[in-house]
Amino acid sequence: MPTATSDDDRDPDLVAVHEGTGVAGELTRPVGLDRDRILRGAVEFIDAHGLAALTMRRLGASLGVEAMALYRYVPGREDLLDGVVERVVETLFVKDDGDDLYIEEHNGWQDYLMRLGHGIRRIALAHPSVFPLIASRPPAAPWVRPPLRSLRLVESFLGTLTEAGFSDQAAIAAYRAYSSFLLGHLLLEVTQLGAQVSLLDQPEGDPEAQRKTDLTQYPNLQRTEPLLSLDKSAAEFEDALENLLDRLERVLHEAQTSDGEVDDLA
Amino acid sequence: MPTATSDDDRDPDLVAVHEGTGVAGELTRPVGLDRDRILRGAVEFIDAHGLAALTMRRLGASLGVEAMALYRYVPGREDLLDGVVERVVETLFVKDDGDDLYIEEHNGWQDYLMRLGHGIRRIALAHPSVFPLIASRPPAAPWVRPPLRSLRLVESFLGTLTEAGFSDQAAIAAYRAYSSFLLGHLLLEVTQLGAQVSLLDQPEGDPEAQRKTDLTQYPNLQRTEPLLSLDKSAAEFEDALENLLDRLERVLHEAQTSDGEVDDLA
DNA sequence: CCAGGGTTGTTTACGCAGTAAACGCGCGGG
DNA sequence: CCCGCGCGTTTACTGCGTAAACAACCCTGG
Repeated sequence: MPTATSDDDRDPDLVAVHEGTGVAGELTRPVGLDRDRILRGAVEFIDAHGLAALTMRRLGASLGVEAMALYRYVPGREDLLDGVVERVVETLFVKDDGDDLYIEEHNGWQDYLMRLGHGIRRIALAHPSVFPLIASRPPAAPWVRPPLRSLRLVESFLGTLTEAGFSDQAAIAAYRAYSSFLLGHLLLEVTQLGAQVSLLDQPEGDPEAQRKTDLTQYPNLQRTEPLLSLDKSAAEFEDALENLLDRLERVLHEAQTSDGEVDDLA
Repeated sequence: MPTATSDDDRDPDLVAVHEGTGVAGELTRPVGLDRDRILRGAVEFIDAHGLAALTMRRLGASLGVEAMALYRYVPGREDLLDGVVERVVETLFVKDDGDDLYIEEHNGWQDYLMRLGHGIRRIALAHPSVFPLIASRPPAAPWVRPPLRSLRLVESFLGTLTEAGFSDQAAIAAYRAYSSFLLGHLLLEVTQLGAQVSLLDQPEGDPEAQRKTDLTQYPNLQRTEPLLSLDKSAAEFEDALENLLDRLERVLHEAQTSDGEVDDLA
């Protein structure tokens, strides 16, 4: 990432992407196909060239195979995209990464929500071009809210909170607030990384003509433009997450002390 | 909207869509084309049939014209979509709607942020299938954050807050937090309305086989499923908005009393 | 009044997308 | 041995975005 990463050093959710099978990515794989290899190839392809560049023919080519071969393992393009989303989201549950953690064992619900949030953010930053897909694909059930896309995940979320003393209503309100927060923050963060455009961006002709856009009629923008261009995503994420946790904690304690059933956020 | 609007009565942001030129929508317009009619037609078309169904040929047909005719007024499909987004967002600034308000004159920054939030929410609810486009189209400048998409809008936002005593940093932090909040909440609310799929949704074969999804292995989901399906979007939006305003107010007062320059949210 | 040119929409055509259907081809068990 | 079948390819069709040539119209200058 050669962009202006002036002071965002040691963002804990920003991990280098390695991938095992050859970073060059374009080389064909001589061995046989299977659904998992296709999905893996699709993720790599989107990471490398952006979502818009993914076509069945090109994905086939990048796997050393003709487009129609894919259809033996994947019903069609839409289902392939669903598979990509599922695969990327499931990353949350593998803890092969010896680093520190992901989820499932935790110390209290605050710790759980922290781990979950950073886990999702890590995924978003590792696959910026995939994340809009995670956000926009129609969910399995109407109450499954991206980016918390799997039933298993939502189950674990609600289970953790209710075990911690949240009422059902409060846990659900927390779920809604939490997913909104994650989606908003991460989608914007990922967009700023230059997601989705990727390959078909315009190189622009003359860099001297109207460098940037003309801000002369927007004094506040003009004055604050350097500040606006600073990237404080990590700190803002942390801040908003903590704020949300405080808010939930307040709700939880109020409900426990007042002892009644006035326990939903709304 | 004949969906289950059981108890969402008097959501102030939910307004009936009327449109002037014939709600049936499919009838051809015998008079000549122009860019504005095309954009209007595109918005109507997306509202009626979903984003995925919009093709140049079909949009042409819905306007009583061949696809290539559109290219005289619109450089291409991408630009057409940009035009759609721009047109829908600009709705904020017209106050022809005698109802009560939109923006630009306001009583204090809290009132401004309230009006702005409800204005955007009103737009999102009026055009659920267009909103994902508002969220995902690459912005004019990298620091323009959807759904606050126009320079004019951001200028007005920053101007209002700094006039109210926010430092530049605090105003920008507020801008970031506010846009994240709006995007997350509204995108999820609009998704729940069944946006984007619209036409190509699967009618499903047997409603008896596995009605809903099988939740037997997810006890928390199973127990809370009725609660999860309740729509409290309006109340949650209000609640989160008020919480954000409180937070901003706290930041503002702290900065004013401490009198120093420690004024950014992060 | 009438030619001619600009404006507006249509026709035709090309390349690329997703994908259905028929086709080889190699391999492992009767 | 061979034959069926799993696996990948070939071919072909439809619909997309759009470039380019074309036709119909109106408006204006001589």
